[in-house]
Amino acid sequence: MLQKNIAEVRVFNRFYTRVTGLLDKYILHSNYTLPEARILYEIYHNENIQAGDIIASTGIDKGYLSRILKIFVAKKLVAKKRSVQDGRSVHLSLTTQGKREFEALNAVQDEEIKKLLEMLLVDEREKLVYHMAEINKILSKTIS
Amino acid sequence: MLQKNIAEVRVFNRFYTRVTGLLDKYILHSNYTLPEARILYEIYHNENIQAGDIIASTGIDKGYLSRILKIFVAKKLVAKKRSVQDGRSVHLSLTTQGKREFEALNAVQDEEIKKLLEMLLVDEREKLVYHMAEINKILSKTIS
DNA sequence: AAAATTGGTTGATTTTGTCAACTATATTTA
DNA sequence: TAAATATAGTTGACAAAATCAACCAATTTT
Repeated sequence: MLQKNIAEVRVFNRFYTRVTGLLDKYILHSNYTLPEARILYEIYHNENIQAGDIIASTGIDKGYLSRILKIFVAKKLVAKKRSVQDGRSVHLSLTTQGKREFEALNAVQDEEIKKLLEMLLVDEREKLVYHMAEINKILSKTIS
Repeated sequence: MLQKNIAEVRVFNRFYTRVTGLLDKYILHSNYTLPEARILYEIYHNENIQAGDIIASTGIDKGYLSRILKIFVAKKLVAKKRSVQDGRSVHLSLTTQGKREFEALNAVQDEEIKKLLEMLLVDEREKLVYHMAEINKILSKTIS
């Protein structure tokens, strides 16, 4: 039985990887790459976050992150503020323009999912999100 | 309502990306990349499949696929056989060594999912795969 | 048989990710 | 408190992964 469950999970993984892959394509249509979008997401949701925190939550290499942040600062999307308590670290925040950009990016992603959902009947959409929520519940204890 | 559904799907996507990310880590520990593993999978399960079929089922770029196949042929994991009916296309198959490699890789991946499932109660596992299968059913008409 | 299509390959380039060396602060410890 | 060690982030050099468009050769269409 366990063996069968494993196979079923793998079928789903393969399938869902394709779905998210298709959705990710559209982020790439925007001016941001996937890791860039993720970094904006982190800063948007955690005002004054530090680079180290982003590394911890995303697993992105620190050198790579440093470069992306440099680009964002140059584009005036992100502001760096040296910490007063610890002169080595910097606090990151989105500028007004950065927030605007992130929100626009976010809207694009919403739009893509909207297109997907619109291929479904209202009833199917409700079922879809129900099953998703159940999976979250079941698996949440495994990934912590 | 649609707006709420969109948000729910995005919550799931973020969540599940983390789950698969954890699982993928172990493939990367092996000698194969994610797309490579996927390609071996396709050939293993579809003896004499053509490149075009792999493109259709995985969405991998054809140039990229061509290169990976070239490496696999060089490593003697995959054999190419020009089609007699259509001289443009080639039929792909795994060599004995290729099959052995795939099976080993497969075992590692199964093992990882097994670890995950073993954190759950039997009842939860059944529910998990049920919800996954339902999502597959609902979404299958949107992709492809 | 010329034109268009199809299956696959190749070259050029971009994106993504890694590693190690380095600067500057900050903390520990002798 | 000076010297050693650790930490936060930067930079350079590079490798791997992925994409794009031009291309070749066999096949089909007209």
